Amino acid sequence: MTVTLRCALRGARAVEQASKGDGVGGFPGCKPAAPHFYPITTTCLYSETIIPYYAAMQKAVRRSQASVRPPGRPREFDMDTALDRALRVFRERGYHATSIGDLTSAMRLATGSVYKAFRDKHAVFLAAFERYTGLRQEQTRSAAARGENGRERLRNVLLSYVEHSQGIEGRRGCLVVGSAVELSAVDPAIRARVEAQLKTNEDFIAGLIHEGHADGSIPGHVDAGDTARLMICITQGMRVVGKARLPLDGPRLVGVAMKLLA
Amino acid sequence: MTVTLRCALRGARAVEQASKGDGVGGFPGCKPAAPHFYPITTTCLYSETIIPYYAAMQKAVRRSQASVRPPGRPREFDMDTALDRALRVFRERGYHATSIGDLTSAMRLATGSVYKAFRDKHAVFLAAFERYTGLRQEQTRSAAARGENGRERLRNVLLSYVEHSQGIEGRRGCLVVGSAVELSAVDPAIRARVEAQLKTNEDFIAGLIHEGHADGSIPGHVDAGDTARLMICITQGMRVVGKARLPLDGPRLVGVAMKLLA
DNA sequence: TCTATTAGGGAATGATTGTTCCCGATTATC
DNA sequence: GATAATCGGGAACAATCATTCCCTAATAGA
Repeated sequence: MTVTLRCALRGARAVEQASKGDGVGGFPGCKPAAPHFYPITTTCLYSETIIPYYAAMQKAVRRSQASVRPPGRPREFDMDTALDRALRVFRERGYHATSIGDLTSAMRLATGSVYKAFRDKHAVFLAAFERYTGLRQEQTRSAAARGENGRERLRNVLLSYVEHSQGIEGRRGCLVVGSAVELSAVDPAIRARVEAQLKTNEDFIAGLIHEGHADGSIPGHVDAGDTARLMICITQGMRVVGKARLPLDGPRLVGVAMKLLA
Repeated sequence: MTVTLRCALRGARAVEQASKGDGVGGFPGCKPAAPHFYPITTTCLYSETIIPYYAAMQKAVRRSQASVRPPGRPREFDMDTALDRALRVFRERGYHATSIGDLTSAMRLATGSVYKAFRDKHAVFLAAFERYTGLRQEQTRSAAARGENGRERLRNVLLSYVEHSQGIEGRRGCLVVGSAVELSAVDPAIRARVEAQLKTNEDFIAGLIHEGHADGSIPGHVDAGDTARLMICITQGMRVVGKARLPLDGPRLVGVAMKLLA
């Protein structure tokens, strides 16, 4: 019914706006009332007790592995697979250009099933975003792990970024960049996540520089903070350039970028 | 003989329709139920005979200044002012999130008037894009002009980029970055323009490096091509980071970036 | 003054959108 | 077997979207 819809929308919006300001922890009705319904749009932005959809999902998986299955008919599709498929569409087309129809056909689910698993399109996007950042973080850290010292680890991270910015993967685009550009101006929930992710990445790079300071591979006068921020610009910029399909020569580009550590 | 605006439009459309390829994935906003009206997205990528709407406009203005006025009621609004207003909305919200209603209220025009002046929403965007790149190019070149040698000119360009990536202007965003991220994957016309603009910027930076080579302010071993491409990544990345509202310290950031010229 | 032509403006239109509703299916528990 | 609870799937819904239509106004030329 129309009234119901309007009320639900107004409610969600109100909660979101409220949490933007005061930062109330915990969100209503997430765990106890509806264990399979994850209203992450109402997640408190600055609370440290954010339980993103995906984390809640894993928790549910753990519970089911402990032979305590939630009541009702079990979910037939694999959530991660579905999110990966949603991810692909969102990365290629962005949020607004992706319709529910695009989403359902990509996820191979019916409309009703999507709305049973997620509150709305925004929640699907948020869940996809969490999954994306999780996967990317894993990839970046494993690239860093293949390095003898701070400098080499940083070089590997930059090379990994160039590779992901190129070819099919590059054309598909980065969801963080896409969200920053398309949504951060109008969507506080997205903006907070983008900001957090950029800060995480920056801290990671700054950490590698500090490691380089310690092991002697990076001169001590190289400012970790400033250099890391510039490198974030470089990596985000590479995703933009890669999306526009300009070729990027990894070794050459990274070779030049490594001058920043001189 | 006088070529009216409408004729110019029809001509442009004919060229675009003729050069329509196999239809590399339709434009998301385009409707299949308006067969007599084709979106601009079918423009041939590499045709050099594309005459964008706005260029035709300027031609018409020039002609009218030569006291040869086109027939019919004259336009009452200033095209550049209207485009500046459209620009602002497109930069803030992106293409898909900007409705015709947003556009008409921003441009202070009625729906019919917008559609009299432009073929469709896509054409408004394209015209706004052309105006944006024109204005930005002007700003960048004037920033470069305030420099004694190649190195100083390049520093000024980078500083100008940081300034534009910050604060309100930064939050508003760059239309080139926005177009690259949101549209270049599905819209060949936009992609071609984004690519061209990035190349233009890159060539400009490479030119400044060459000037530095010549005047001795930049060592000859600094590779102009590779360094310029990395600097394009930096500038585009700054726009992404600025859109996400992370603070950017111009002098510090540029100070680090100038190491690339060592 | 009449005609041709274009601009301004807003109502009308039809397609598409995100979302809800409903029904049958599947599971656990009683 | 009955009940409760959830899922899968698709039809139905209202809102919104981009676009067209139509009428009036303004200008040039005859």
